[in-house]
Amino acid sequence: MAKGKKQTKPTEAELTLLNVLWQLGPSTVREVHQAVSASQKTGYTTVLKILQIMHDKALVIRDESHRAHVYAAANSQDQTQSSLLKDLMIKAFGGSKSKLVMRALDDSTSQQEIDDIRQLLDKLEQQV
Amino acid sequence: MAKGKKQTKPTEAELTLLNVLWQLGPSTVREVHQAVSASQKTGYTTVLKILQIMHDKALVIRDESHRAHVYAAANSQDQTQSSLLKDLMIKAFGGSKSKLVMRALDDSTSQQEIDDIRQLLDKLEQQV
DNA sequence: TCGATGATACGATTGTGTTCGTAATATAAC
DNA sequence: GTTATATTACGAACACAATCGTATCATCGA
Repeated sequence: MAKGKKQTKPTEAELTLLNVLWQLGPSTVREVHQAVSASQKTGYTTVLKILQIMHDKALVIRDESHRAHVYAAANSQDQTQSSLLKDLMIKAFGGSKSKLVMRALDDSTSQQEIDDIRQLLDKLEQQV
Repeated sequence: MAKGKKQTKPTEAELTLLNVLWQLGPSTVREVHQAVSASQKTGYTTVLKILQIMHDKALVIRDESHRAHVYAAANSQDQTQSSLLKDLMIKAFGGSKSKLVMRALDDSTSQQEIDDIRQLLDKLEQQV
């Protein structure tokens, strides 16, 4: 079934760095720090430390063959998003996916979004 | 617009207790503890302490007119679910609601769930 | 080779979440 | 009223997240 990843849930700071890595691809600490600095002030060693912790947790992989280690997300953005959604589904929606989706859609949903989702539902149905 | 609540985000333990309060309605510490004990072993004073902290944070309200204080969720389950979803949407989906919904739906969605969501979409559309 | 530069490693600090033991307090029973 | 009992209040302990200063180490250029 290809679903059995035990991914530890990234913390908030970790998720911020993952977002950078997904966008930039494999990056050095300096690159990550610069990207993060654009939106918030964070020390270089703070970014370094968090990346090291993430490496311990296997949230990122790193290439140590160069002087400046190159970090990359260990899991895809899709996988991580699914994992986080599943976690929230269990803790706040009693495990019900449709309740979660319905709550997400309950207000201020544009016609465009409605159409997009209908289309996705059609596609899902055909896959069965 | 009725949207401007600044709700602090409940922690995991807090969310567990909120789930109990939403299900049981206003309850004493003992009642909450008993409900929680059904699924996990937790000390009575632990539940008490967390409820007190939640009271400080205004996540619950309490009636102190009786010997045993009666606690109730300060916000509805719907509001809290929306708030948590919005938080995740911002942190993990770049603020895109449709990306979140589509990720939630992308695999292992049952026919029943698909039908339920279609029905909701119909209803949303009629409201326009 | 050696020093300057820039990188990583390490450790300390602070804040918050979670847990629970014990003290203090209020109520009820006798 | 006094004691037993149930409840709240308080504070300590532990774990983890987040931050950063300093120390150490590796590389490159002169």
